[in-house]
Amino acid sequence: MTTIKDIAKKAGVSVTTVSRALNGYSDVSESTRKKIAQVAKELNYSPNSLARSLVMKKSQTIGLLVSGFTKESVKDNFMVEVLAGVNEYVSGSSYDLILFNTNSSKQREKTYTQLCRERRVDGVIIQGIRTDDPYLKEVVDSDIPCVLIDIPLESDYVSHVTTDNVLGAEKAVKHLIGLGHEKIGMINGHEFAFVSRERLKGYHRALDKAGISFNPEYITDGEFTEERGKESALQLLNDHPEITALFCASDLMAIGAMAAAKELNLKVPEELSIIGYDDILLASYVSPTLTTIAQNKFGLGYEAARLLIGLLQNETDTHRLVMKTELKERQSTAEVKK
Amino acid sequence: MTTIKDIAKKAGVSVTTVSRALNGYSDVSESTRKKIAQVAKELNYSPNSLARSLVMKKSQTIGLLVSGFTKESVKDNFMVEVLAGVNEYVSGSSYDLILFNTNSSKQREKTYTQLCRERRVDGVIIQGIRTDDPYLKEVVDSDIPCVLIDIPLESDYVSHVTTDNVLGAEKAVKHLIGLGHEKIGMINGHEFAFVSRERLKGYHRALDKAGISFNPEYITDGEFTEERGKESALQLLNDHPEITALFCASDLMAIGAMAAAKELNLKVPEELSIIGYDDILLASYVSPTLTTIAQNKFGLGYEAARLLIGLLQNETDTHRLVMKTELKERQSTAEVKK
DNA sequence: TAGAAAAACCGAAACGTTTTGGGAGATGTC
DNA sequence: GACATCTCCCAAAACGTTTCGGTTTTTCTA
Repeated sequence: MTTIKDIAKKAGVSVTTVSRALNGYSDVSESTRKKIAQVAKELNYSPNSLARSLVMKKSQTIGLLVSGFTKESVKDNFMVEVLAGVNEYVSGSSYDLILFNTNSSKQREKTYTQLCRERRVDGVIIQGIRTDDPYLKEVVDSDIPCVLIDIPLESDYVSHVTTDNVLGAEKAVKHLIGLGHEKIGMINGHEFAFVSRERLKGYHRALDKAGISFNPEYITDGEFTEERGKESALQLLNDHPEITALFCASDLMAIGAMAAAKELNLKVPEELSIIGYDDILLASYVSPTLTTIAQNKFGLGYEAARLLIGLLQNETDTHRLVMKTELKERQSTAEVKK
Repeated sequence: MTTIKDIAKKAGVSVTTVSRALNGYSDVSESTRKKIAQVAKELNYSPNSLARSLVMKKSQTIGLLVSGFTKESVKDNFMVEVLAGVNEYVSGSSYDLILFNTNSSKQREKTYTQLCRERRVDGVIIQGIRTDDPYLKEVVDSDIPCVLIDIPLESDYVSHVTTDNVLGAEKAVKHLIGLGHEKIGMINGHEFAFVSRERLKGYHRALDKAGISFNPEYITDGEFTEERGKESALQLLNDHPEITALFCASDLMAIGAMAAAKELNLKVPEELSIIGYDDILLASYVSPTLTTIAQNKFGLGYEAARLLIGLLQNETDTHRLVMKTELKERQSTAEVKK
């Protein structure tokens, strides 16, 4: 593998000059620059980014920490779209993406910070991490620039991008209320997700504004999975047959709820309205199609990458970005039957 | 950031000894090893992998080259599942994954080999590349160990994993023939995909074995997209109303074909049987659900990673792995109506 | 034409590791 | 007690860059 030294020798100049020529510095004459460029091409030279990073103390690498990117997670294409967005922005920059995964299937004994520091990543994007994940603490305490997706923390080194989950949830519930529903159940995720807390707030707010009283028994957790969503829905609908609509904090759980409705012989949307959250691919394909609150998942990833790289290059110092959500009316919600 | 030198100083030994202690060499006494380990912990030391890679000439990094990982590709979760499989195996190894992307949206002027050589990746996994992609030539000529997914090339440095596409396609068409179909159209991908050529062979073989003559007009290309699949189906069914079954070389095109059938008021499966290929997530969710040839996409990625890492560590010298496919009978195929 | 300024170049140190080729001291062998 | 053999340790070179602080050469100025 040819190095800068080989070029220097062949071109009859010093390595300093080669380096400066290749990097476009001004203190090298046009003629030697040409010569050096030509020799470099002849020798099929590729710079060694490892050596460069070592001395520059910049690796031009950003780490992507996704939690639980497994076989199962494919169904929930949320993470995948975020990843696509990150990838899209990063590919237009001079950075490369390195994938860390914290699915503890194998005994990955290294901590988050160790991972990042060993590889000397310039920054990190984190997605899908729970608030009780020990890694999260590390992030906040570390001095590695970091952008969190859907976890609203902020500090010198920590930024985040998210959507307005309170408003999103409020829109969803308001939509149901607008259709005449008053007994509205909610299948939330779990207590260790910021979005869950926020969406619960939105649920509250919508009820408040409509003057509907809050019944804590109408709230249950579905762990963001289809399976648990179904179970939760069964339980909820059995215990409270007066419920006419369900607000689910994720589409996957909503799909689980639809299965539950089928099992209980409840027709959706005639006898039970269901609204989801996320607008995953499946939402348009299940039958009936699922009314939901759409988030721009691709945009979330894209903006996260943009924010991080902006920060790394000192082009910005904003640490927070909130994106819009949108109600997608489909077939799974309808006016309440009197 | 603390280095090996700091540890050496504090522990009162040489850097050599620190290095050898940390790396588990035997020529360092248990007492100094303990001491060094303790100092390392105190100083919160993380080795600098860049420096290590530089001198070892191994980066413990494998490159993942996916072509066209964009917003649109999310629908076709093929790539994503492969990625999940790769990720799964790699995460259990000592390697990390670096994501290269060749979607030329931005003028990524660097060639494939440059990308890999700059980052000094130890090996590469390539997915979704067309046979006419200039990168492919580079791969074969380069001396970077590489595993191709679904492109059956082999050499000292090149290996591949794939499924038996001939047999898979044969199974699909045989299934249709078994249901009494004789006028069977095929919507293939495009000529620059190995899998397309193979699946066409399988189609031929099934017809041959059943003594059905081959009609070249029954073959068309759908570019592996839903949109073009639909158009191709429309054309085919209009030109040849006698066709009673369609074999599509991907599920996405099959879904396009179902839309075409709807538009032509052809009932699936009563008036038109459709069989796909891949078994993507959507296949179980469209209505009617799609009969298809399932490939283990996750396994494809997993095995690719395993093969590559095995080769890198000289633990194997197989260069080829062919996986099984499986017919999934669902609702979109039925006996031909007399 | 002398001196100053600008342009072009270079040597050497630095980045943080691993590894080579020993060397000192302890222990064993006869 | 002399020699061999371990055990434990180390100095220095190497990996391939960038950059600091000069030095030499050329060009400009008066």
